Amino acid sequence: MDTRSTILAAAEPLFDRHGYTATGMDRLTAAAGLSSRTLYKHAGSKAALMAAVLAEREGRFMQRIEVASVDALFAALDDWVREEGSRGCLFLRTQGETGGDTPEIAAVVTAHKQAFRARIAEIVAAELGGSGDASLAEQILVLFEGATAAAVYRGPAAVAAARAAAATLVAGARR
Amino acid sequence: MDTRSTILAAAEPLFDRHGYTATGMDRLTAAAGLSSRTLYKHAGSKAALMAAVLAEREGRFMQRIEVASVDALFAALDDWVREEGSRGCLFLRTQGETGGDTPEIAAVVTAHKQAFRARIAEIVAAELGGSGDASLAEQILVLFEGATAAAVYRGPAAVAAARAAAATLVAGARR
DNA sequence: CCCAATGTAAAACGATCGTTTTACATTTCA
DNA sequence: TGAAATGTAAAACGATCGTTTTACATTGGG
Repeated sequence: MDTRSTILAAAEPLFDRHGYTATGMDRLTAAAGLSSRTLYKHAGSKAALMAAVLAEREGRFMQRIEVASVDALFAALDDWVREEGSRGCLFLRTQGETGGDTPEIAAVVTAHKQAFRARIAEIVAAELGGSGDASLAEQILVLFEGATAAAVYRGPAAVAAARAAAATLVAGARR
Repeated sequence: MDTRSTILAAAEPLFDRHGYTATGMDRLTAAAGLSSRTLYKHAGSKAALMAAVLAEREGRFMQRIEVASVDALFAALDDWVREEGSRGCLFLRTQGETGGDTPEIAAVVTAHKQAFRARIAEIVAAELGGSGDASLAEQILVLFEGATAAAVYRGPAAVAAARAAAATLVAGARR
């Protein structure tokens, strides 16, 4: 594994579990097994490192939701939550921590949410056929975000509830 | 207004907009117009101050959702978002920032979410009559959390979508 | 065989962190 | 009126923040 991947793999769980601001560079360098100078050479800055972690996470996440149905979308979230735990959306948490004041972070968050929303619209369109239903897509988006957020304190039950609700809404939109 | 209220009123928007960790005590004292010693006398510590802010916020929030129908619940959220803006649930954001490692904060977050969930169960029970529908209540909870989270980047449209979805689910549960 | 270049470790940078202490007004009561 | 007490402002605390610099190995080419 190359240095950059080592850095990102070490940084992601730290940022995820302790937050962006509360995670110091010394903890990041220790986890990566590198000197701070090496880490800065590859990452540029703490904000850039966070942005890179988010970009890598987006790739992994978007791959997970390459599905063809709404039910499969929530099944994928169920898998994600069971494998990675549920501490809420890292993108939104980081955006909240920085107040949107860190351009590199704000940019990757905005890009991710845009791509995420487009992906859901595609899935809904595939499910319903035709041009798709914009308001149903927004409802599915809200259910997905809600499952992610509520899973923090409700666990997988929140995902199950969202999945059932989505099924009802899709069935309603079909007829 | 007494000193404690002054402190909380000054601290809440700072924590809300810049996050818990990124908001320094000097900014808090400056906003409250007090010396750090006075602030510490009344608040105890930064974590205790954050916990007090959350406790006060819970009172305000829970008062807002003293409603008798699911639709009124989302109408209340719509008001909240338009008046206070949408930066996501402060309780979950703070819990995320601290990783659950700050007992005073974790306690107030847990208590709030428990009360919040109970309140939704009551509303659903009032709407449906009888003992209530546990799985519908969980779905409404997820929609509420989802609207709160998605409103960060979708604005009031997320609340509207959640409201419409909730209406569909409630109507389905009625028959 | 030496020199330039590359990569790392670790010390050091000023700044700021949350918190405590010191110093000084003002007030309260005997 | 004088002494104890209260409340505040501001300096100072050690610790840690993100980042840069210094010092030192190791390596590749002329």
